[in-house]
Amino acid sequence: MVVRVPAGKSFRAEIQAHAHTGRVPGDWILHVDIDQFIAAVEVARHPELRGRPVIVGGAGDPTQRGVVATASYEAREFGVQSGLPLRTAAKRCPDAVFLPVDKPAYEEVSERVMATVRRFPVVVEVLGWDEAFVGASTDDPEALAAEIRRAVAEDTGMSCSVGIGDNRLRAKTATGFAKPAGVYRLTQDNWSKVMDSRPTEALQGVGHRTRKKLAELGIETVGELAVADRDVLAARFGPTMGPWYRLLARGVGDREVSATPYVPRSRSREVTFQQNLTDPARIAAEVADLARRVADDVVAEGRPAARVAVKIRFAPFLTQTRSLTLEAPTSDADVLRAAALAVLGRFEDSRPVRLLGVRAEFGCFPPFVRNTRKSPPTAAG
DNA sequence: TCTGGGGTCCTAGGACCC
DNA sequence: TCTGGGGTCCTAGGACCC
Repeated sequence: MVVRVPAGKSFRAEIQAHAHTGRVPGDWILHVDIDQFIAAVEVARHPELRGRPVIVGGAGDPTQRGVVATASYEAREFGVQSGLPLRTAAKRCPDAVFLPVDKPAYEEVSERVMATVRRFPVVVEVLGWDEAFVGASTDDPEALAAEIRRAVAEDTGMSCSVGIGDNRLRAKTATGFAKPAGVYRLTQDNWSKVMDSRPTEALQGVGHRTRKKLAELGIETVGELAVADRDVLAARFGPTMGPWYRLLARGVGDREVSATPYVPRSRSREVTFQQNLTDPARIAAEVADLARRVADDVVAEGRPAARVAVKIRFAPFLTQTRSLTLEAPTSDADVLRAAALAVLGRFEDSRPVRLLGVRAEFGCFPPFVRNTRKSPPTAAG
């Protein structure tokens, strides 16, 4: 296998020169995703749990409010998946082992995995605890994927799957077909054959709300979306999102992979209470506390916040947000707390409160800072 | 099914200004 | 006086992702 080192820290495939194929021969994007990451970390440090249904989420107590963060494949057999309420998970899989979320443990393993991937002559863009895009120049992407899988397993004990694509969307979509513990390649050549008959929700960026709206237009499958009327889509979803969905269905996506450190747009803290709150003084105290924690995060970020928002989820599940732009950006905890309390005062509802949240948004960004983490629908049509 | 926590981006209406 | 059009900022909400 030959892997050529891409120049610089950013891997940018030049589409212009190869408009017909959409990619440069030898340039590939890999999407590396750790299998059932959180559950895998827990099993690694509790080997006696291997082979048992393991469900990690919330405080690890299925009688409390909370949802599943990750379920092991054994638990998934019972219909337990991420996002499912813990109570429901316990009903579906009463024999499961429930564990609390242990962020520091996952961060530690994640960093070791990413360090292993970075040892290859590639550009690595980390997307979260358990996934990364890899930009590489190689004539044998399957061999590179196999070597990455082997190295990660050897160094960390984690199993991962690798999607290979000619852009980010196809690489990431391919990972779904690679799981578990496999490799899959998705390019312009096989995209239609693989995707056209699938429901629109199979596309990254189309959730169940958008699937329903598309279905109302008579569009059920990826193939139908790919040839849907651009004007109809624009009228229903707006001038940006409408045409973008059509491009998604055709497998069009960004090809840039950047190792530039991610620059956050905002920092937030929120908490769901086990019992709904009704006492205004208690609610204010909780908002003040969240604001203090957010202020700590803002200080750690080293950039002032320009905007403060408060989120309230009223019982049973009605969410509202209020926000304000500060007179001047600041990292001052007292100013941020006062702003959060002022925003809190603008809510008029007096229903019981199930969740409170405070968010600080950073202001402008230097022109050279561009997050590629989530590709915005800017691709020209 | 009775729905966490931490993020991102898009849309749309109104304010405000020229 | 009964009423244009464009640009930008602010705000609230929607949708999606891990």
